[in-house]
Amino acid sequence: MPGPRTRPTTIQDVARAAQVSTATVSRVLTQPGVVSETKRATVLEAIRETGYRVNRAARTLRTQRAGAALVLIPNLGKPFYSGILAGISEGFAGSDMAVLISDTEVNPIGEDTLADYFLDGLIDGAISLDGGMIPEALHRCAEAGVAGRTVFLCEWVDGEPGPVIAADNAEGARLAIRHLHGLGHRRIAHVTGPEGNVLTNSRREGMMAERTRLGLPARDDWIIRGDFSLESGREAADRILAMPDRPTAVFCAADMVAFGLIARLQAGGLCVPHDISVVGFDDIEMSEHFVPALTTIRQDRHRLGRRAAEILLDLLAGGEGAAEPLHPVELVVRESTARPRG
Amino acid sequence: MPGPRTRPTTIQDVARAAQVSTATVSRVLTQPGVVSETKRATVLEAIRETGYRVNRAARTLRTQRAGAALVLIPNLGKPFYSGILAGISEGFAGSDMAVLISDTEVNPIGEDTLADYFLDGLIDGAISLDGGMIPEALHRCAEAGVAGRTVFLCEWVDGEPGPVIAADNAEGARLAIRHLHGLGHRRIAHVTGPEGNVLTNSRREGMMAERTRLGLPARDDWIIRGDFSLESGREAADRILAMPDRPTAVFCAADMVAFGLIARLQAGGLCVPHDISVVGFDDIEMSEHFVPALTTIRQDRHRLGRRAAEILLDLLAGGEGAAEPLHPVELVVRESTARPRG
DNA sequence: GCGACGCTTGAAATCGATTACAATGTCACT
DNA sequence: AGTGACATTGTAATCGATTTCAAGCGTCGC
Repeated sequence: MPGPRTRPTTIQDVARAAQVSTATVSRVLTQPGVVSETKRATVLEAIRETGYRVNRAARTLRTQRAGAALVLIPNLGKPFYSGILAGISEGFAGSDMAVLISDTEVNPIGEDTLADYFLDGLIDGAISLDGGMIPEALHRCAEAGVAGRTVFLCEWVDGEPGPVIAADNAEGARLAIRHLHGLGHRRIAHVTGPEGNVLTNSRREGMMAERTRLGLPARDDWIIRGDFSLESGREAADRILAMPDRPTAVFCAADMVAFGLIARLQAGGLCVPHDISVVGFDDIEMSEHFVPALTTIRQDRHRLGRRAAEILLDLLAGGEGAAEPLHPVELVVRESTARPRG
Repeated sequence: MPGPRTRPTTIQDVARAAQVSTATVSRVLTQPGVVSETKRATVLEAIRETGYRVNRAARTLRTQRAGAALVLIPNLGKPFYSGILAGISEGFAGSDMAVLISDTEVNPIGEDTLADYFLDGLIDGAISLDGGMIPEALHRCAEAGVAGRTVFLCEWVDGEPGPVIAADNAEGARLAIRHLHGLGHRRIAHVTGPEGNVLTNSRREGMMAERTRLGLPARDDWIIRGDFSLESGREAADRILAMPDRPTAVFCAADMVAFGLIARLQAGGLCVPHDISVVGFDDIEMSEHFVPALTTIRQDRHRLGRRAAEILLDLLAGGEGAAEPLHPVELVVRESTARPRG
């Protein structure tokens, strides 16, 4: 059972201990420069002595700043997001921003959800990794007078304004195709992400563009619809195994898809990479440890996260919100790709 | 840049619109029963009309209740935690509790960290999934008068009081051994978790107990130290491959370990389950999709999470904090175990 | 020697809700 | 009619910080 909660020390207690007014204590905390050297020392000592901590609610109420940001994540369980969150935390370090995390699969964003967070005074800004967010949620924010306090990270909502921090997905796809082409592959299949997803689109388009540029044959049944999941990789493998003339390489829109695909292909008697090469996308932690280790496209998730936090801080400080260039991606060659047989 | 923030509507605005005092509006919100039918309707209408939302900071300041709980998670990237978080969210649904999540790998818990959250007035309670938390963090909470507001989930800190919600890890280990024994295995190895971890201990002890009970041979080099990671599974596989007389089955303290182990065993020429059987622990999402699908011990993560939230709520409401029995676990038989060869 | 100026400091108002207390009205019962 | 119990409502204090405003004081220029 909760203990008898002793009254925490307030700014009043500190003021009494330091023999100054509460105003002076507050100034030491928020604008140390205006307080005289000696008083400042006294106050800091009193703070240490009393173990005083600023009450966030009181500060928030008075300043009308929540000192917190919301991060919207489609599915916390996906290993992809851990590095991003670490980067976000780092980006906020030094500011007094707390980070709230909400899983939009567990708690879907309704029309009002996001705006309500703002109106409740819970947050000053948001970082959304959910491109599937309904536009109405953003429109409500605009109505509430809190437009332009949300930055998008990795994913984004087509047609909505606001800063976007994302990797160069199309370039990643081009790199993947170019790598396979360089190894000698000509018959290259692609397992897409879920229909309508912005990442699905940029990766598919990048892949199409490069395939065309290199003059590679394109066949409709080599574009297999997936949804970033392991399961969809297995289904794609079944489709490929059933093909009379199989592709010699597959570019998957996500690493998890590649895992499912490889496992099933091997169960079906094909050896990766000797019979068929596979490239993933994201370079999640497991990709390095998978057998065979996965050739994939890496995005610097940590840096993306940090940048998003920095841009949000800048925005909240009244900054311009200058357009952020697409972040570079990198091809990581491991063991799941090789020259085609024969 | 942030738009010009229009002043949000306050309780005053509602009171004016409904021609009542702010006290009445507040009562409609917090104790509807005491307000007359007609006034209540008027006020609710006014609230709807004005789009009023309670300001959390003001409420928190006045009531001295933060209306939020902190969840401490060792590593958000581990897929194990998604189901737990969903359960926690569900357990808090209906209360007005917000959930803060902190990754203790990204933001390690120092002596003061947890107590500071309380003292800052940010949270009313905490759920910790981190058994590696230093005891000092809890002692500081006690000093701050906020002892007994933290419940442990899945993991716990040995010797510290407070409710623990956990699966019956020892029973899970016993089930695993019994299953292997039932298939005919006698030579069973175990890959442990990190030294000192409470889960490592209960799983190892359960396994030892059952091995003894069944009169199975015990050899020291069949207990291989791991750390719940994929990589440690691969290392364990190397050790096993190098043994002159190998075990015919391996019980891993975590599914991820089993994945690494299986991949490397197969790379080393052994077939799972025909040459060697493998059992995991946790039943994370991928286990079902892995090839071969993993035989493992399932804990109902969703339910564990929900229960933790419920118990915390009860505790904060002044409840007893009655000891929670260990939650049952379940053996899920899939394709990674079979009768031993020969 | 006097007023202006800058630097520190404190008193008190303020943020938006909740709630103790008092006031009022209603009703039943003697 | 008078009284007490009860239900409903409003007034105003309160939570703990920040910030406006004004005052005190020393210094400088003339």
